[in-house]
Amino acid sequence: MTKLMPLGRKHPISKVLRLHGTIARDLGTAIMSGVYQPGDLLTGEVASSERLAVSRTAYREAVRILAAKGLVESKPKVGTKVSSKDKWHLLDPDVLAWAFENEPDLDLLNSLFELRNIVESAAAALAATRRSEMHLKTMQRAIDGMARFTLATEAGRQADQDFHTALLQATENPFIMSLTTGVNAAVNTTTMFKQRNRPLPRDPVPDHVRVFEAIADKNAVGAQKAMTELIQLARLDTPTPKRSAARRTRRKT
Amino acid sequence: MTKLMPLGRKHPISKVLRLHGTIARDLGTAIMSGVYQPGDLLTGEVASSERLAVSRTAYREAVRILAAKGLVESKPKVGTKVSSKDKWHLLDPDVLAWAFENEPDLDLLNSLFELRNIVESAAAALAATRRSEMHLKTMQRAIDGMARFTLATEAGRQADQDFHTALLQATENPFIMSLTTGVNAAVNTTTMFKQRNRPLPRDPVPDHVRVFEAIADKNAVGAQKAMTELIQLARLDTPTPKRSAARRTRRKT
DNA sequence: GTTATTTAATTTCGCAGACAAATGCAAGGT
DNA sequence: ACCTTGCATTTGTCTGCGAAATTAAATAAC
Repeated sequence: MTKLMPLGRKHPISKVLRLHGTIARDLGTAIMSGVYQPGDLLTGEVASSERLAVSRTAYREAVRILAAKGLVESKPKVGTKVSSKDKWHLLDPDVLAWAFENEPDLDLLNSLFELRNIVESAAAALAATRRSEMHLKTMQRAIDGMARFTLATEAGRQADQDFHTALLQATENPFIMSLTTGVNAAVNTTTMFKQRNRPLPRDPVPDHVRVFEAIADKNAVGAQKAMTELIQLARLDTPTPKRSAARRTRRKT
Repeated sequence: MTKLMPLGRKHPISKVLRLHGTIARDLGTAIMSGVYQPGDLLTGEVASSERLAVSRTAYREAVRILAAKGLVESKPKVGTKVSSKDKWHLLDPDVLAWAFENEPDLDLLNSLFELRNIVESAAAALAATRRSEMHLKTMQRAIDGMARFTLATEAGRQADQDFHTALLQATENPFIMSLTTGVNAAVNTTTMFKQRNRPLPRDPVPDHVRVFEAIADKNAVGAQKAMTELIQLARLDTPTPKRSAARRTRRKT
């Protein structure tokens, strides 16, 4: 094990997309960024496919993808229209990525942080009651890795992610795992892009240790509290919240 | 307004599905119920479409839907294989429905209750700090409706749903709204089916009133506590938990 | 005049067949 | 032992056609 790891990415930034995939991504980002508004009617299949210079087949498969994520609805004779926002599968990984691809809405990003805070701190509490020795070992190893490499390196960030993954697995709740991994992926990529060359926050290792020790002690409330503080720490290096009155615009879909 | 409402369903039990939709649903339920296991290779497009007596187009669109929900992955020359469970979008409404369609896994159902408890109680706390007078009015009306009609009637259940919807809207967090509505839809339909002709739980109105009053008082911790109790109440009329040692089977995907 | 029924138009939905592109694998060359 | 090349296989894309569904208008019935 002396050989260095090839630095393989667990979450490829931009996986290879087929034609229908790129069409879906383009339409999806257009919808999430407001180019197409809920209720808007997309042009017909023939017109759209001609405009994009693709076959109707590829275009239709792209629409199937968007419909599967709740973004559009198709009906014969009426066409394909953008669904109302309450039908959108906002927590779908692709929808999240599309929503934060260009100019991430800061209010939306804060809402996502809010949910992550809720779920992951609760996850810490659950982990404190259900963790096995194996989970503890993995988390301990991850903390060691963070301390050795720091978050400035890829290996250090990987160790950070390993810690959170082990914590989630300790909850034994597949829904919490699914939710958190997807949300964290979105949060990580967006903050990655936006905050490059920004002063690193204070050393995150002590906060992780506090979470770890509470979980090891089977101290649920302590783990929850420690996790809340840890997430608050990460939240400091995010753009200024500015959750103001301008929020109340556009209430109806 | 003296005329009776036509009892229109907000959440159609089985919406009209096109051919590709039924194929996706069938394959989806087969995957979620374990007929196809992660890593399994589906038969090729030509073979599958012939076996189902459908065109390759329809089958491919169904596969696109499943891929959009993280259930399968397709690559040329290798085929379409069932993804590992950690890639599944478990919180996708369709995936949830497919997972609980036949014989709902009780452990999985309890995990879902657990997540709902976490998120919705946190939502109550947020609602207590952000609610407007309009939200309070809507919630009050819903409680009145619950008291007048009881949960034995459709109108009463609708009022119950209205209460929770208003509470979610008061959080001003679209992710929490999206998550909770989807989860509740799954929980409601499954418990609906499984618990028919079961003694109704105790009167839910007082619990709702407690949540409401805490939110009206902007008492976040009180609202969270009251909501936790309210959900525990609903959880009583679910099949016996039996979260036992048999849980640790089949750890790896 | 109002209501029910039929007809027509439009759009998605589904089918069939062909070719292109990507990928894994084996054969062969260096 | 490693690299390249060719080949077979599977998904991906294109084209054209026709069916089904749904809306809206036209028509018939009362």
